[in-house]
Amino acid sequence: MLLVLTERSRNMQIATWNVNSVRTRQEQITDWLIEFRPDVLCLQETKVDDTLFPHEAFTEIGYQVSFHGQKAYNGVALLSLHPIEDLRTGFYGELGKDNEAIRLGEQKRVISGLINEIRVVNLYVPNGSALDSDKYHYKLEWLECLERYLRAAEHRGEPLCVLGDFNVAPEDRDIHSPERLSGGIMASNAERQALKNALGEELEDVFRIFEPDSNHWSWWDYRSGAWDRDRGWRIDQIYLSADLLSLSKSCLIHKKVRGNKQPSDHAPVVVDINWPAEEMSLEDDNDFFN
DNA sequence: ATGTCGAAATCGTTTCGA
Repeated sequence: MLLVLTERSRNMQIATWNVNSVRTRQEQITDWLIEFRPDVLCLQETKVDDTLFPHEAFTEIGYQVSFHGQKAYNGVALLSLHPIEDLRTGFYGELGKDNEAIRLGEQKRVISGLINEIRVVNLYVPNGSALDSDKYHYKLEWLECLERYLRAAEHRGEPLCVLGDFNVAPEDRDIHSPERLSGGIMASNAERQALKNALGEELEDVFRIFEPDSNHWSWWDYRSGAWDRDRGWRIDQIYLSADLLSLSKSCLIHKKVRGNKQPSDHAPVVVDINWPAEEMSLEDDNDFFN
């Protein structure tokens, strides 16, 4: 049988999903990939050491896989239909032998790759726990380091897509009860300002280009019946540089997935960019036999 | 604020982190 390579040209779809354990959610992830077939899916909270990452589940359905993880906590991964080039992990990936980059890179929260000439930066920002916690201080330090990391990444001039679980609701319209929650953890002025500083002048939250209203959430706490009461937060975001922003067609939250049996507490967020993406596939060359 | 999860060790219940 003779096979030929064919190219399917289409837009580029890039997604982010905090899956709260890649092993527990493996089947839900592959089901979702088969249904929507995004070009890129960025995972957070994979919660698995690199030696145990279930890469075959994804390579079997056509995705290339890069991961940066650890036992039990954190962990990020890139799944892509296209080659992942110039892989960079941790803050070290941009900042090199910088004391802060090394110290704040011990928790596995950062992975980036060049995919179809777009720099995709996948982040799992620390949660911070509570305003009076050491973890909150760590979160603010981490965001300051991210600021230097992103300026270094921007320096190369690649189209930039920075996405993930930011554990910050950027504005009051991104939380279900601002009168009660604004100013608290994930919604404090210091966190919001630190995130703004990290993003800089150019990167913009693409969801807000299409949707100005509140009541759109990406995360619902497992506790207190938050899902049943639709008490959510929009803490998963996709930020684009100006060149990609002007080509973006939609940004959607796949809320339905949060209603799965044994769901992650987060839903996927997907951006569709009018950027040529060619999926290489093998097909029978029927003409040859005619 | 915490009514639930997932992972790991203290192993079948508790602790931590979210």
